[in-house]
Amino acid sequence: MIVRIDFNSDEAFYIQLCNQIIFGIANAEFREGDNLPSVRELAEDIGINMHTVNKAYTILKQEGYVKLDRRKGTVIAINADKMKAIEELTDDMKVILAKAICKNISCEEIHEIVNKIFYDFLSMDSE
Amino acid sequence: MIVRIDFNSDEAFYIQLCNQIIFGIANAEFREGDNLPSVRELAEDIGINMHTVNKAYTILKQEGYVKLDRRKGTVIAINADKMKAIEELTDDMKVILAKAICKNISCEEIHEIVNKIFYDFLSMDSE
DNA sequence: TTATCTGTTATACTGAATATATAACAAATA
DNA sequence: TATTTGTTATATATTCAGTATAACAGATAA
Repeated sequence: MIVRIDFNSDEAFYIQLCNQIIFGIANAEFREGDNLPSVRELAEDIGINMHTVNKAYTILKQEGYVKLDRRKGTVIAINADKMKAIEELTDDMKVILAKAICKNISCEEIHEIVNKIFYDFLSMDSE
Repeated sequence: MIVRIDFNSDEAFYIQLCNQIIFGIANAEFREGDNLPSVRELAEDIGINMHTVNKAYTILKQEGYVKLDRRKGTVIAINADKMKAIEELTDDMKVILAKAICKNISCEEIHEIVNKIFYDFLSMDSE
């Protein structure tokens, strides 16, 4: 998987990194048990500091996307605490749906967008 | 409308303030033309600095939720650039849906959550 | 055993963002 | 005229983001 950092983005590098790896898991470029590059290797590849990569990995671990395997390094391991995931999803969703309502976007339009994003992620699954 | 700041949150005060005002517009506590408290008054009320409130108002203005009325101060005024709103919504939605897919939340479950949030916002409309 | 690789931790530094404080300005209002 | 509006200018303290160098323990491969 190719990870790219947008150095002009206002989003922190470690957040960009977390999100891209989460995208990679969602579209099955990364699967359970796959190992991520080492913090030093990935840092070298994308041109950022080792500690910034380490910070991203630490957050992914805390949030249940990866775990440490002493033999393989950092590997994909989903801890699907669905209750907690739904709570966080709902909180995040409230903010963006409030914005959508303000901007006169309908419930039906939201559903269409959700369907399209879901389809895009899952259709990459089989490639 | 009662605005509260969570001083223990890791979210910046000005972000909390923006989101709460957006919530207020979404559930029709604030309507087109209503005026917000002055930056000094609101700052005094919720116990934060005037410039932090001003920062929130400035962002709300840039993002098309309020405008300046020299007679009434800052008033609710939605600039519904729907194209732009949908683009931003889609970007934000991708991140949270990727997380949802990782945590085995189904497309149907997402739709249910969207419906519930929409219903909650719009049912406050008539109160 | 030795050398290397893994994540991790400690320390230190720079720059940017956040939040506060005091002060002043022009335009509008009472 | 005095007050209120948003706005702008400084200044300061704190935290966050990112980098840099270094070291550590556990696992692995020579």
